[in-house]
Amino acid sequence: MEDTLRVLGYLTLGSRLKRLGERLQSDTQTLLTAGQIEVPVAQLPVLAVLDRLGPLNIGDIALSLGVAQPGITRTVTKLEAYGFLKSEQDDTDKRIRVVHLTGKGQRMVDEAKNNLWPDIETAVRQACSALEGSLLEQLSMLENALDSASIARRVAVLQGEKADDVTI
Amino acid sequence: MEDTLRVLGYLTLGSRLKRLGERLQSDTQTLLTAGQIEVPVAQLPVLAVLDRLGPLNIGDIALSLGVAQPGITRTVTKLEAYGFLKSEQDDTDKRIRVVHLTGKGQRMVDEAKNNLWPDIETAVRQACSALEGSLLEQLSMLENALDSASIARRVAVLQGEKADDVTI
DNA sequence: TTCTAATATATAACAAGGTATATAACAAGG
DNA sequence: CCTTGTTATATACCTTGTTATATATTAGAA
Repeated sequence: MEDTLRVLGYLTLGSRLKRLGERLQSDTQTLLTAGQIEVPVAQLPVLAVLDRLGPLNIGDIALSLGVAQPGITRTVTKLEAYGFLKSEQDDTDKRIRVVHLTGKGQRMVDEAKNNLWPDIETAVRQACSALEGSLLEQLSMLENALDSASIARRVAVLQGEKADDVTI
Repeated sequence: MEDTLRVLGYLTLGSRLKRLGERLQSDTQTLLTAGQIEVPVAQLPVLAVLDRLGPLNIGDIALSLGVAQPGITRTVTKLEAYGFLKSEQDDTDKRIRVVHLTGKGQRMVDEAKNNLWPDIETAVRQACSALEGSLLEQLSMLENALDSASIARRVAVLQGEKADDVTI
């Protein structure tokens, strides 16, 4: 059975990028959950941007991540409920909600930065390492690489040190 | 303000692919709507696969597009309500729902194949034409290219014949 | 046959993203 | 000061995608 999104090429590139993105995310989610990091993978960029840039208001988080503001409002509210974030009204402009990591949130991010994130980064880089050619060719190769070994599998190998070879 | 998903590179590749895919889709949606094609862009792959492969059951559509079955059930039901698709129970196996394009659906697809789709395909290919290097580099270049001129803009130029140069 | 397992689709519940719009607060000019 | 416009965030609603599970049907074994 043909993979129609591949066959249609540039015409359905948007659908294909979304499909591939979701695949990588769900793969990564497996790792986070296994590593006791109980955050949906789609919410990590918000934690990461606050770790990188320090306290930010809602609009600036949205800008920095390139997504629409209502999505950030929602995600921040959830992360606040988990206890990873806290937000206060700005003193001089009460419209502004300044968001920052809590101690718990910072510890979680530090833990992830030390342990899991480097392996995920390495595994994804590795899966992409053999890619060559046009964007479509590279996407096909990446899809093939993930068919051979998921990111989760690649990370497992990294962590088992053994590097008991993974098809890339 | 930094584009954090770019900075984080392979670590958040999934989020970035989704963001780019959504951007291309919403860009394409503009064109479809302007071209009197009143279908959500996310539903086009279902029409396209039925046009390519002929009548298919729900499970095979899902397989061919690489998405989960319940999504296809929903999309097919919607497209049937619009009158683009029709489905019947299989004679020999009553569990199976065989889906096919209606006359209206086929005409719409033919129309799109003759007019809009080639231009969209060309515009996206063009936006990707200057890409070189690793996947991440290519994604950055593509994002830059879309910043300079959206797919909708590129198609407008194609259709205005004039080719009054577009930054790629 | 008839019970059991497998298969195809539907439904439910949830998550994440989007647009459009409401609300609240601020800013600036008359 | 008081409109009036702008800005920051929140809310409502819709779409699409997911997983888990229900339902209906078929297939196979005892």
